[in-house]
Amino acid sequence: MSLNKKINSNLPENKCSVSYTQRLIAGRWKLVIMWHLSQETRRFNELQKLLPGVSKGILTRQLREMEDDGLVHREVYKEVPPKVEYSLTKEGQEFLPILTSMGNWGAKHREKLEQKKNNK
Amino acid sequence: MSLNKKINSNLPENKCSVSYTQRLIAGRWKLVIMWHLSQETRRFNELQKLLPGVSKGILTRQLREMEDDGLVHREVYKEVPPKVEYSLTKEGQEFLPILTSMGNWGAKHREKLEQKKNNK
DNA sequence: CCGGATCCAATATGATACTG
DNA sequence: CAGTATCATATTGGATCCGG
Repeated sequence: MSLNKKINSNLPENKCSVSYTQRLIAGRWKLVIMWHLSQETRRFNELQKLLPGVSKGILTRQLREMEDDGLVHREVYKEVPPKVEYSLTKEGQEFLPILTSMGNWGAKHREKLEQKKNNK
Repeated sequence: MSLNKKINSNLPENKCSVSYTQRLIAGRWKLVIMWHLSQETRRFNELQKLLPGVSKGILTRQLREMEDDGLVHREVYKEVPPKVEYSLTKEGQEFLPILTSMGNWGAKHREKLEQKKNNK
């Protein structure tokens, strides 16, 4: 099948690109952040409320890393009190189909996989 | 666009499934292992050679986790010396398109993203 | 050959207090 | 409001030694 041929044809390059992509999204909250930014721009406080259990420090750090990695744009409004809005860059947006695929795959296999697990 | 509608329509379920999927593939070597199993069954020693830098202990652990998670099948041949072959389960195989997408996304954006990084 | 068990180092995450 | 700084904790990866 042509999919397999395609996978096969550029195996080593793709392997590295896969690892690269994996590193970019490795953080505990990054994919969920991307998810919440997929529909609309969000302020820092909004994100914190949407992500129960994350602390300010770690949320800040993951957002900074995503910004440094070019996935997220950070817009600072010089007001008092401060207002900062986060959104996805073009690159970030182009990752969304993969996010959707991961969600679909997980939804499809979760039940079956957890059954296997419990039968051990 | 229908893609956005689809993303929007089942946001919370998908979010959880995304996190679930993320946990399954979170290990340092798991995606690369899947990659090397995508074309053919591999023996333990083969995998170790294909993954420079991984130690036996950690390779064993990641393979066990993937087996427990239903991604990888482990076939033990009762011979002396022992022979163990690893392959992808059906669920693992169905993840391959996502792996390919991640590779393609990384290959497409890597250069651009790293330029952004260096301009900081 | 294929691991299990153990211990240690590195990294990631979380809680808390403080600040422009 | 949106952070920074610091310390504590949890998770992960790696090295080493031992066993069927």
